Amino acid sequence: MKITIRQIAEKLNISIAAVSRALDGYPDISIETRQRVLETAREMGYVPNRAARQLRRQKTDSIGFILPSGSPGFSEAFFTEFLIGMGDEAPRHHLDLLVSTAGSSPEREKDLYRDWVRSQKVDGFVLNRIRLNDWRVGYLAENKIPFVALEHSLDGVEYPHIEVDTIAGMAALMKHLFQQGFRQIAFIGGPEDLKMQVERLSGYRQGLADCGLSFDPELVFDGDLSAEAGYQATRRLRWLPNPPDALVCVNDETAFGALHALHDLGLEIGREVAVAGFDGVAASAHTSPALTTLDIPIPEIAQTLVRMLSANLVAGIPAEKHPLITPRLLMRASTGAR
Amino acid sequence: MKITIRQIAEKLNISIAAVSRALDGYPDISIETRQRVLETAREMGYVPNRAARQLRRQKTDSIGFILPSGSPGFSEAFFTEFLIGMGDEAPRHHLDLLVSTAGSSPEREKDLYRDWVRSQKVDGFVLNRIRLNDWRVGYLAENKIPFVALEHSLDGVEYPHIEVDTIAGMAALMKHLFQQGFRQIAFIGGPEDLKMQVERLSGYRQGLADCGLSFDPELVFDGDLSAEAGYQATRRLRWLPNPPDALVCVNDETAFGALHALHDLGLEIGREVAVAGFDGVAASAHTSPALTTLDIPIPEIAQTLVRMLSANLVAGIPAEKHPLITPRLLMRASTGAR
DNA sequence: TTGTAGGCGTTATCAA
DNA sequence: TTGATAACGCCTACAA
Repeated sequence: MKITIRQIAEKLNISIAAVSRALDGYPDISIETRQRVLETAREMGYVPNRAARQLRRQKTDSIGFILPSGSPGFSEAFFTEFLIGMGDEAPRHHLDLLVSTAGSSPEREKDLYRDWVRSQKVDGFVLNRIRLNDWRVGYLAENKIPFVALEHSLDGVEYPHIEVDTIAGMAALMKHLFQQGFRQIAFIGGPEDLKMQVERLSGYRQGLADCGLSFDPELVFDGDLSAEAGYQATRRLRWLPNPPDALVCVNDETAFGALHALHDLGLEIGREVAVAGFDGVAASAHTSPALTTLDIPIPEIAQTLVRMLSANLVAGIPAEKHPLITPRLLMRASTGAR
Repeated sequence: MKITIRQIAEKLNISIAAVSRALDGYPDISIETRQRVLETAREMGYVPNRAARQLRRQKTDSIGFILPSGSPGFSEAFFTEFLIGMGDEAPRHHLDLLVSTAGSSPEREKDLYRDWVRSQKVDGFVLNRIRLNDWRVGYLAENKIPFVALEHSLDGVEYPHIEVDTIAGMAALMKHLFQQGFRQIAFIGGPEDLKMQVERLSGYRQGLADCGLSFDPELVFDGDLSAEAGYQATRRLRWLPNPPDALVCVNDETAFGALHALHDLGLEIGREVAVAGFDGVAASAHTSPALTTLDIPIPEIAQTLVRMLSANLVAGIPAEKHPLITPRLLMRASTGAR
């Protein structure tokens, strides 16, 4: 038998309104009644019914995260670390976290967002893998649904977000590769419509220039951020007349695939060919050889995003801060570091 | 402005009751009205309000999964694969999946379950990492909350579950190790109160006996299912006067740590020392050397559990089937298999 | 300080 | 085949 405020009220011979007020900590109630209510509520193991509360308050105390379409899914370490961060932080703000995956279809992604918005399943969203022009931004803004994001799109809409100083990070990485003696540096990227891809590729080009190396379009491959894509691209790159001696990957997952391919090709990683990733997922420390990568604190980023969203939800006005994260270069054996 | 059945009713000049019935596909409504309702509902982008529906129906169409306390968390590949399976299957039954983590404290785990049950947040639960005597089983059974589980506890409560034929699996693995010439076989286990640990350890002992090897308590270490624990245990095992030439690990994660430690010790894995895991997570194929493991289809298991739970929720009576999964031995380089 | 009552959006019961 | 209407459990004017 489920406990409701009505039962507490009956037991105490007071009205349900009084119980409700006592429970919610309103001031217009005698200290004595409040005590009695609080106590019996605890005794009876009362927990407010979520559905009723949501219906009445017209909010859900939940936030949503939908795994973007076109991503390999949760198998990607990036997402699990992102999830850990959100999952840790949400309860601190008394928020539930709803997670779903959009699968491969952009249409299903749209349907999901629309459904969640219209059925009022969540109060706000956390976005990542922002596209250059991202319909999610426009849609949520139009519907006045609060949201925060990792990276900022070019839609001309302002929203709370976290920015990564990709250019600075890439500059450090490219310099490191140059110093290690690598000259023929390739880039294995991701889908072209991703902000991330554009920035990382442009960081790569700028880094080449800084080192006095020229850009060769032949050395740029596209993938889909998966290890499989990294594997395939690497095998193809080896066929070039002048194959690269270093592979800069758009993310760690792609780099994992590259490592795998080089293993299969029997090349000595870190000496004959260097490999570098981006993100600094935990697993990057445990590959063999360990992966050089540009580390960004994924769980902390996710935490901060949830915090920003929560503030937005409570205050009603978006936070003004746009934190800038500078990636940390972790020099490891995959680029011949010590 | 959110669309409700009332607005559809007004637009069509019929009662909200008629709209509701048309939408829910009741038979006592004229085909014509139903058509009109369905059409305008679609036009107006109507999606039923979840909270209202839940409140009225007294169910949530959601199922819950709480990451057991004492687990390393989502960073464990096992859980991400388990989650993928549940996440795939739940929508097929029109169920939402709510996920949370219990952190390290058993108390917080209890609080979470109680809170979710009392606030009627979910209609049922999926459990895994069952303990020998698991309070969750008793609690949920008492409160008549449907649940399903991977593995069966010894609480004397019947519930739908999936069983793993650990003994058969372990027998195959031990035989394989023996055939590869390994004789000093150690076991790195997990928390002693886990059903899994007890079964896998007992499978190990039985396997030893089958091979005519004697059991040596010195060769059994406990961990917490994490890579870190596997790493530590392996380093300690090397200090033994007669160090093991094979490490059977309670799960892949532990084995990953063991591999890492042996790398650091400069030992040739697969020849000098063999390592084997359990679970067959995807990453086990990509370690170097690739990890020999007892593979169980984690995502499919999770899917099946969701399906069983859904059936239970709909029918009201627990399914009677208790599928038995026999692990598949994947012989790979970490045990010298080519 | 307390109680009464209306309503959040749906579904289900009972008449019409 | 339809329409009123009463809940579901909670919150909050407003009245007492």
